[in-house]
Amino acid sequence: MLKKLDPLLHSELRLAIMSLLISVEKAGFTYLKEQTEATAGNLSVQVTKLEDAGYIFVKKGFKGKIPQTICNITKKGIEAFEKYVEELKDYLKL
Amino acid sequence: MLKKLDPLLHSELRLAIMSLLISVEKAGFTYLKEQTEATAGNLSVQVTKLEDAGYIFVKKGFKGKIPQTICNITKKGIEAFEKYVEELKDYLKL
DNA sequence: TAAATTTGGTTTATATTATAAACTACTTTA
DNA sequence: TAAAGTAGTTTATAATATAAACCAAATTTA
Repeated sequence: MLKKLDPLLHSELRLAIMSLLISVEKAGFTYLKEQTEATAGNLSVQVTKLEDAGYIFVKKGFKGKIPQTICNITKKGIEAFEKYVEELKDYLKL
Repeated sequence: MLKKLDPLLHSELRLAIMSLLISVEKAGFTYLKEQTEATAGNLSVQVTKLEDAGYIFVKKGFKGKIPQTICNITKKGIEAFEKYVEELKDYLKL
C-alpha cells in the first residue's frame, strides 16, 4: 500500500529548499531565491512553513549593514526528508 | 538547476493512480479507489484530469448490468511519468 | 543632497488545487 | 416496494500556492 506523503515536503518549492539545504547545510535567502527561481514572497512563505515545522532553523542577522537571513536544515528536517524519499520511491517504482 | 515538475503528476493521488496503472496496465475505478483509499469524488476528479491530459484512457462499459469504468495508461502517460521520475530524482538526490 | 533605485525581505490578496459533501441513476436484497 | 448498495459525477468548500503590493534601510545617480 502506498503511504501518505508528508504534505509539507510534497510541494515543489519546499522540496527544492530542503534539497538545497541538504547539500549545502546553510544558505542565505538570496541564494535560495536564485537557485529556486522563486519570487521573494513565495520563498518567504515557504521558508516560514518549514521553520514552523522545525525542518529548518532560520537565523536573522546582518552582513555589514544589509539584513541577511540564513537557513539551516535541522536533524528533524533531514529525517523527514529521508522518510519522504523512501515513501516516494514506492510511487516512482524505484 | 532543478527542473520544473509536471504539476499534473506532482499530486499525491494522481501520482498514485499513474503508479498503479504503470504496474497493472488496466484497472477499474473501484480497484483504484480501494488501492488509493481515496473518496470516489476525489478519484473521479483526478481521473478526469489525467484523461484530459491524455495520460490515461478511460473506457466506460458494463460488467453485467453494473456500470464499469476502466482506466488504461497511454504512451504519453508513460513518457510523462518517466520524465517526472527523472526530474524528481534531482530533488531527492537519487 | 535629494530623488530614484536596489536589496532583502514580509504581509496580504488572489488564483489554483485538493477534497469532501451532496447528488444521480441504477441494482440488489429484505 | 422500500431500503440499502454500487458506481460513479457534480458542486461547494477548504487548503495551498503564488503573486502583487508593500515596507525599511542602503546605495546609487543626477
